[in-house]
Amino acid sequence: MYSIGEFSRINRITPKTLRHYDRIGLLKPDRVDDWTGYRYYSGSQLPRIRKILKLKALGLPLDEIGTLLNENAHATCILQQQKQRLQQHIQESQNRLEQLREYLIQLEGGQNMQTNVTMKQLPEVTVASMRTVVPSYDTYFDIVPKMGEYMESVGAVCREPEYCFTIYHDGEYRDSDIDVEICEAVVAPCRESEKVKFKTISAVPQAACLQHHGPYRSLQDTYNRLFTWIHENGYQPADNPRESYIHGIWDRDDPEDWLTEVQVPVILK
Amino acid sequence: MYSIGEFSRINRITPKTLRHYDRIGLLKPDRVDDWTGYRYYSGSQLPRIRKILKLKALGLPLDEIGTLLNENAHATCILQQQKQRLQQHIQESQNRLEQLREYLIQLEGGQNMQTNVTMKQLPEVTVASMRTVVPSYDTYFDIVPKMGEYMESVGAVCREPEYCFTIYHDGEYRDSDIDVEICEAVVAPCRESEKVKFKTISAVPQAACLQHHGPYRSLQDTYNRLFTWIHENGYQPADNPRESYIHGIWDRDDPEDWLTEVQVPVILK
DNA sequence: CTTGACTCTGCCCTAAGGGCAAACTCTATA
DNA sequence: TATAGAGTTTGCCCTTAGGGCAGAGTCAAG
Repeated sequence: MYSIGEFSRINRITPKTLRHYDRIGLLKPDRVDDWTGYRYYSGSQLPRIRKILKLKALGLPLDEIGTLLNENAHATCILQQQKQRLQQHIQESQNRLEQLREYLIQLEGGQNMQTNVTMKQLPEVTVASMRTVVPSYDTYFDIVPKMGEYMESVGAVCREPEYCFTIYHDGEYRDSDIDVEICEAVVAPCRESEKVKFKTISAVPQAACLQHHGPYRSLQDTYNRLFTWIHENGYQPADNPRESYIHGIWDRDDPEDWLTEVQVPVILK
Repeated sequence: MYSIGEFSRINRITPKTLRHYDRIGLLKPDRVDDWTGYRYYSGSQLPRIRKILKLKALGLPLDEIGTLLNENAHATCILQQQKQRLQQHIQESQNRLEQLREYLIQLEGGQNMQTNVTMKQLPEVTVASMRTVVPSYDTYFDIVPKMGEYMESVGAVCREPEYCFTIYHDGEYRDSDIDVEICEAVVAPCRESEKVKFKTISAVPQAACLQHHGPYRSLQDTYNRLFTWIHENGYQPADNPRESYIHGIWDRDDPEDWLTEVQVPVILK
């Protein structure tokens, strides 16, 4: 029988952590003195705490460690999931690092890329629209091409040049379960289905537009430059931005060749 | 002037986030209605919120974004720091991934590596000891070789075979600012300095020992196997574990060649 | 018996907001 | 002009994995 301090030294964890594991039911002391409340751990609990520490070192959250230890069946399943999470983390950090490098170069270079903002009138268009809820922006960009395929199967004829854009529908912006409407311009309305509706989007008299080259990862930068331009040139955003997908995974393999136009309806300040 | 909802839609962030930034002083609304408390944002605030979002996408914490925006001087400094953090994150995740792969292979293979635990008596030794506080385990392993150099300069003669181990001194285990004592066996006591003391460590009648091959990253596994063995063989840990560094960065370049022995004093249960 | 080391519970804190509730305000329509 | 519905406010509790501290109780050695 070890006191909490002994057990903590043997395993190189703090007593506070052991109390925490007791509270959440991850590792209950073998015996708790009824009168004093002192916790006593037994040697037979060493394998369990060791396994906990091992899994913790792999980055698993404590609740998953708990389920993994209690029902050993899903072990590999949970571990595979953790593998994917780790790979995602690495990917995300590498993306950020890449962005950061570009940003530092941009800061040093001093001269910001020229921003070729164009003012346009967005004409009234008839669009096939699919409204859907995507769990996050990552999957959102996976759905765009599917939308194209679906509409082709319905028989909608796309207008030239290809024109596809998105409207965001949540009253408030949200990070998850985003309600988006994907619109593709068509020549004429067509048979509607449950998923695809046809509607007419009214014209926008003035929109500041900026093209974004490359993968969507750095779309934020384009927004930044466009908003800065809008502000510096005496305009003011008047409505939700639209993203118009000109080239993407559906027609270009190399992400560097993708082309997107961000369009922000504006009015003079 | 935009209401919070408009401003949130334009910038694709939630109103809650804007309120949060107001509270922490990162982005105060241009005007707050005295009577209703409604927040109103102006177009001139777009560049700031855009920059905030950009930096947030790079993974910077909000307080650092604040200082970076307020005193532009340290910009590159903070960003370089963030770069290092990101690289650390990547490194850590890759380590975990590697550990996870090994763990999965071990699970599938079913047969766990044979654990060659040996029982030893740890003799009484005279050691040169340096007691120091290291901020974390990562830097701890950087200090071990320095200790060797220092002691050499003092003129302490190491015993053959080289024998260096560590004792952890905090009453309770802690994750940061760890009070460790690094001991190196010597032939005889020698001139003491402020940093290096000589003392005699009493013998341990029985210790279960397991050698660990390779980098320290997976030292946990060796502890796990050793404790499991101890439990399965009817022993019980009786004192703090020691780590004895047999081969390391000071004499082997390839981490795969490093050799460490974990020693746990035990008694029969 | 005292003293110092150890342990207990409880409370507040972390970062960046999310979720919900109750109350209030704004705007468009009937 | 009245009202409904949408928008906004504050406030409270919640998230991870414990850290820090205070006050009180307990254990073991001299």
